[in-house]
Amino acid sequence: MKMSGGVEWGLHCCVVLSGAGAPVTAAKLAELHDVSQSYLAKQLQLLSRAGLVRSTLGQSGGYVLTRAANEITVLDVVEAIDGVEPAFRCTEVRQRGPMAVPAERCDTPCPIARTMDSADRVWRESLRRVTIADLIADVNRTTPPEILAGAREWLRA
Amino acid sequence: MKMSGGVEWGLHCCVVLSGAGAPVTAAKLAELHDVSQSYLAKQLQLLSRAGLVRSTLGQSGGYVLTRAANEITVLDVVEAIDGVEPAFRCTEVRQRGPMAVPAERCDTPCPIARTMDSADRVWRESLRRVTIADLIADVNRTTPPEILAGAREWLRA
DNA sequence: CTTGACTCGGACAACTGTTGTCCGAATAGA
DNA sequence: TCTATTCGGACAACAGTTGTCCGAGTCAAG
Repeated sequence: MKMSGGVEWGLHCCVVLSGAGAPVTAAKLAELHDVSQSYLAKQLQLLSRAGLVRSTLGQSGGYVLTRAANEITVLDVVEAIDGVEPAFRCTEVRQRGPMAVPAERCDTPCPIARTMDSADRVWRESLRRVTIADLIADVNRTTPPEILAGAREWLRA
Repeated sequence: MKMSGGVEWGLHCCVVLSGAGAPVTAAKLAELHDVSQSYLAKQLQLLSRAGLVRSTLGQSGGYVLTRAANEITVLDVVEAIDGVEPAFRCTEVRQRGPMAVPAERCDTPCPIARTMDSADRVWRESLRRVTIADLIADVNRTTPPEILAGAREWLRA
C-alpha cells in the first residue's frame, strides 16, 4: 500500500502558495522543490479540478489558493491527488464458492469490510483535523527565519 | 492508494482455519473462496513467513494457525501481507532546491510527515484492536447456521 | 524399508496503475 | 494585432501487483 508521491508535493505547494500573495507558476514551484516540472503540473491540475487552487493563464499567470489556509485540510489535498477511494475494497468473497451465502442474506456488510472501513474513517478524520494553516505555523516555528525570508524573496524575483 | 487484495483473502483464510481443527490445504481454501489457487498460495506463504500460520507437508498436510484466534489481530495479517511500510514516505523536499534547509537544521521531522505519521498510527491502532476472534464472533452472529455447518462439513470431506 | 503421491516454497511471466514527458489550445499584456 | 507565456490534456516508460508454473521436501501407506 503506497500513497501517491504527488501528495507530498501538493502539500508543499499549498504551503508555498499561501505565503506568496501573487500567482506562482508551475515552473517556479518545480524549481523551488527540485522536482519534475511536467509531473508537478499534473498534480496541480488535480488540485485545480478539486477546486483547491485557481489557475490564471498568460503572462504573470500561475496558481493561487481559492480559500484561506485554515479552510483547506490536509485531507482535502490527499483526496484531490490520491483519490477518494478507500484503500480496501470488499469483493464479497462470502458470496462466492461452493458455500456461498445468498445475496439476499448479505444485508449487513462483511465484518472484515466493517473493520477496514472503520480504520479508514479514523485515518481520514485524523487528516481532516490538520489544515494548511497548521502546517504553516509549524514551518514558521521550526525553520530558520533567514531561509523563510530568502524563499519569499526568491519567489518574487 | 490501494491495499493488496490478498489481505482480504488472508483474513478469510484465518477465519476458516480457526474453525477447522485439522490442517487445511491451500487448494481447499482456494476452492472454498473461489480464488486462484496459485496466487492464494503466495499469500499463505507470507502469513507463514510472518509466523501467523504453520505449514505441514506431505499427505494430510496443510495450514494451521499458530496462535489462538484472539491472539491474532487484523493488523498482524495486514502487515504480513501488505507490508509494514507506512503509505506515506517523506522525501525531505525541504532539503532540496535553491532554498534548501541544511540537514543539520532538520532535527525535527517535517510537519507534513508528522501529520501523515500520526494518521498512520491511529489507522494501525484501529486495526490492532480487532482480532480474528472478533471477526469469527461477528460471522457466527450474521451468517445462517446451516451454511456454517455446511462449510465445516465441506472442509472435513 | 520402499514406494508413491501429495504438500509447500520460490522462481518465472502478464497486467494494471503510477510516474514521467511532451506538445497544442488559450490567454493576458505590449 | 501580435507575441510571449501560461495551463490542460493526450502520449510513453517504469514499477508494483497479480497471476502461473514447476521443482524440492515430506508424510503415509504398502
